[in-house]
Amino acid sequence: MSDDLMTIRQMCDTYEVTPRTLRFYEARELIFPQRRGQHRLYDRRDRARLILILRGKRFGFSLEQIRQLLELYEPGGTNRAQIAATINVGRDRLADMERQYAELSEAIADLRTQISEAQSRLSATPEQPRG
Amino acid sequence: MSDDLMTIRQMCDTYEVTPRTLRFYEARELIFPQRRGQHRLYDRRDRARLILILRGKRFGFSLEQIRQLLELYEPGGTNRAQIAATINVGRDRLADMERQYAELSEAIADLRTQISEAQSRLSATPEQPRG
DNA sequence: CGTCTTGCTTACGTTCGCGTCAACTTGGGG
DNA sequence: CCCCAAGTTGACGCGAACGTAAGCAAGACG
Repeated sequence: MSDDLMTIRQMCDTYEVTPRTLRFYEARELIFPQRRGQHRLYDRRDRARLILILRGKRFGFSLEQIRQLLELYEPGGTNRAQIAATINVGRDRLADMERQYAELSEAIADLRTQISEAQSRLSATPEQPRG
Repeated sequence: MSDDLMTIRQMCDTYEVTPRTLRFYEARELIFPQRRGQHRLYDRRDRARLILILRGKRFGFSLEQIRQLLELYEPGGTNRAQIAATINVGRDRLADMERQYAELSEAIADLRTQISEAQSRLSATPEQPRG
């Protein structure tokens, strides 16, 4: 590898996001790339955060929720109250995800049933005669 | 129960949606309440669909995706091509959900780890002396 | 009769997560 | 030196999924 640092373009190609998106996340304080002069440079920490951001999005969390969660993944505050608050945020998200997990399991079973029933209907449906 | 039919208000109270939302879903052709004069009346079919809509939303599907999926749950078209197309839509959604399921499982494990690590940090952090 | 409630339609406003565009700077090549 | 490409900021735009507000109709009630 050339270096541990990536340009915005390399980031975009690697993670399939646009420059606009990366700058947007930065404006929302989700990532903090360094600056070499004007240009942004993303290190491993930034990349790890980005991966978590993209994952969080897939689960339907807002950027704000994700921002709060990210604090868990990086020991930011050092005082008890702050750590405790972060843990609580994490617990809430965890509960959300566990609920989603259970519900998803049901929905998948459901959908499978519907699909196989539809397949039965398909088998039972005569082909169109050409005319 | 009074009847099998519910007014818009009863629907809203039961499913925690607003009238605006129900009319919006109708405009997008996701539900088709009958009309008694001007008023909408929702039967069990409508309610079943609404439940599926709300569930789909929780998984991050768009209303359009949900609309297509709903066809699976109600044998609409009777010709092979249409049934087959509906099945394919269902398969795609199913694949989405299965991926989401797997990823969610990982993310939950991950988050649990982070939370317990944060708890360790909390235990290791001395209490603030009052001053 | 008036008025209250419930619901209807139409239309415009709002939030989130970016896209798009304009205008500027900066660094490297020819 | 000039130009181009890449990057930056700032402002405005947009689609999805509703919220909100205005104005009207129609039945219930005293």
